[in-house]
Amino acid sequence: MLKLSRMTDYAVLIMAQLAGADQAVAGTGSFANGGNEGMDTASGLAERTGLQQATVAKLLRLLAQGGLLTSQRGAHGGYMLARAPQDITVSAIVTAVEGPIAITACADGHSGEPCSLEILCPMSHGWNRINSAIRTALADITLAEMLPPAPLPARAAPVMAAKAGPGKDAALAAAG
Amino acid sequence: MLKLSRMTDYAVLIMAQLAGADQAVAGTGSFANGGNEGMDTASGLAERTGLQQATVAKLLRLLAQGGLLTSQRGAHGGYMLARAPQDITVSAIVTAVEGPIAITACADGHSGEPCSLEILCPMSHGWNRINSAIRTALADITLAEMLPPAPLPARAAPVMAAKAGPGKDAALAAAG
DNA sequence: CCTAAACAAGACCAATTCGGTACGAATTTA
DNA sequence: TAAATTCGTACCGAATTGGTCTTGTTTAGG
Ligand code: SF4
Ligand code: SF4
Repeated sequence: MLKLSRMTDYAVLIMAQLAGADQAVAGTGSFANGGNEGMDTASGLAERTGLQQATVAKLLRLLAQGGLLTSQRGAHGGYMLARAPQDITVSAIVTAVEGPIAITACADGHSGEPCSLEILCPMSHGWNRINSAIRTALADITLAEMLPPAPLPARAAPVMAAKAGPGKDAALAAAG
Repeated sequence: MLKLSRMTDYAVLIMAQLAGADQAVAGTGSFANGGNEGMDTASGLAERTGLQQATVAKLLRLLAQGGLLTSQRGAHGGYMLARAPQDITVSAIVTAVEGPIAITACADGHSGEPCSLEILCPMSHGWNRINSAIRTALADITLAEMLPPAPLPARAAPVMAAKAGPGKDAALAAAG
């Protein structure tokens, strides 16, 4: 369906949550950790998004590796945005989680075995056009634009049903 | 990687081949079947693209169901383009093979369980913007634009390595 | 009528990828 | 030292994908 993976969607959601909290703290200043402003822990983010802690942690690590977040280890550690929300493009988030954006094997910088004989394939040029158009679309929207004009409510309801395998539905339980 | 499935890529390649043959026949008129102009069989297409016959057949059926091709059953049957190449968008091909284009579960016309509580998710609007941008990009390029200005050579070399499971590399062998 | 050529439809299977979990190690603060 | 927290990686089950196969159905032609 030409859809991005669920993980990527989660990642953007987490980033949005992070950015929202960032805005919120400017007003309230109330945080779980001892005053480390704009710093969120994986557990806290997990609770606020309704996702599993481990999953959130994995994503956060990935995003930090991509340079989108700065991390602080140890007690009272956590993550915070590396740049202002309006300087973080959706493209950057997607790339951090799923790797370079390439609609076909031939488009983009040939990371991973390109389909052989692409030199003869008449379509590579067309695909490249499409590919860069998509990349532009993704790069044109920043995290700030993904947020609603008003900051998120401090206690957002859990989003995304977990569809947890064996009969468990943690997210719904948390919501109820 | 935000890539479209290999099948989709195959589909476009097949369509291009069909369109190329269409152009070619205007000049040469030489065809394997008994003069059924612009009509190609699955086997013929498979041979010219270097893909497996069964795979090509499946794709052709899919494309026909999507209304992009017309099919003629029985002896001397085959497929031909339903419309002129410049009236077939890449978007149409992608949609025919992978279903509606929806970058997230919430974007697009909610086919298949949308992620619960999307009403509360602050990002649906942003995703919709991106989604329609991508759809526009795909819809802006037609099959005709994917082809090179000159018609394909009648006997194109096989494209796309099959990566056939146990150590076989048919395409490379054919190329060498 | 009979056969061959071709599409139609779906079942089926192996391989990969995806979503999610678990555990141990490193690092920082108290 | 103890607690909190990230880091890294390995792992597993399930879903998806890529590809094959089998069994019709339709048409042309002898
Ligand atoms: S070279 Fe052609 S066939 Fe190969 S991935 Fe690119 S577009 Fe597809
Ligand atoms: S509603 Fe939000 S969390 Fe759910 S799919 Fe859409 S963007 Fe992702």
